[in-house]
Amino acid sequence: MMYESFKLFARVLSNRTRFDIVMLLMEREMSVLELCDALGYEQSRVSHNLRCLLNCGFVEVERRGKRRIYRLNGEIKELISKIKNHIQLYESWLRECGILREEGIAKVMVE
Amino acid sequence: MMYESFKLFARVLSNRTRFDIVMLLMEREMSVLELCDALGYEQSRVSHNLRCLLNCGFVEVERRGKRRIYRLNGEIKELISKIKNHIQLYESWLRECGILREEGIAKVMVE
DNA sequence: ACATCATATGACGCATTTATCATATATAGT
DNA sequence: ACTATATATGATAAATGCGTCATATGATGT
Repeated sequence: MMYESFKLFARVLSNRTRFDIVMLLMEREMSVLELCDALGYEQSRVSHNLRCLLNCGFVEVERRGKRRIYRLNGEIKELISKIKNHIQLYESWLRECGILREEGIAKVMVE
Repeated sequence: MMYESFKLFARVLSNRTRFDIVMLLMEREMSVLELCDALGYEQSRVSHNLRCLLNCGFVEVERRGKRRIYRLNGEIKELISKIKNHIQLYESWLRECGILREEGIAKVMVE
């Protein structure tokens, strides 16, 4: 299909909370509280999105005492670091064209 | 930012209509009617989504008689063909893990 | 057994996305 | 000017996404 797999990948990462979580987990594994503190997001917000990341195979968990340590899946990590470069080029092109502005794009789809 | 640019790219392509249109335009330029016929989608559906693709810099238009011929932007075309390979690897991994099934994924986010 | 800390889950409301129907515009041919 | 063809646009409704509040679970220490 190709569409289904791209959609999964794209939808997971085109949410600010999940994107931020994944970027942090690119560096090192973290507990929920650590993520909350680092990002300044509410705990349930982080947990809900971690569940989504887990369902989609983006992360793995390990219980450690009272905590749950989340780590990025290896394949995903590799995939993201590859795509990252392309997106950076894309970003500079977007700016040249004036499509991407400082405030970002509020609504992507509305015409 | 990086998030904003990824989000734009991801949201544009994680819609079946737009994805299908873009895939066709990877091969050759086409008019609206040609796209409608090839995809079996309603005309206004295609037009709405072409407008979105245009706003986001994915496509360019040229008037030719009564028709409007749409073509994929060069940078985008290159970007997509690069990312395509990564996504194909990702797809086979998704299948191995059992995350991606035949029916696809209905709701990505719901937990 | 109880209190506390860490995390998960359910429900709800609001915002966004998207297809569809109806209608408008614009070009070409007669 | 009129008609037909090609395309664009506006409004609306249904579905989905997402954060928040409240509450539940589960482990640790006393």
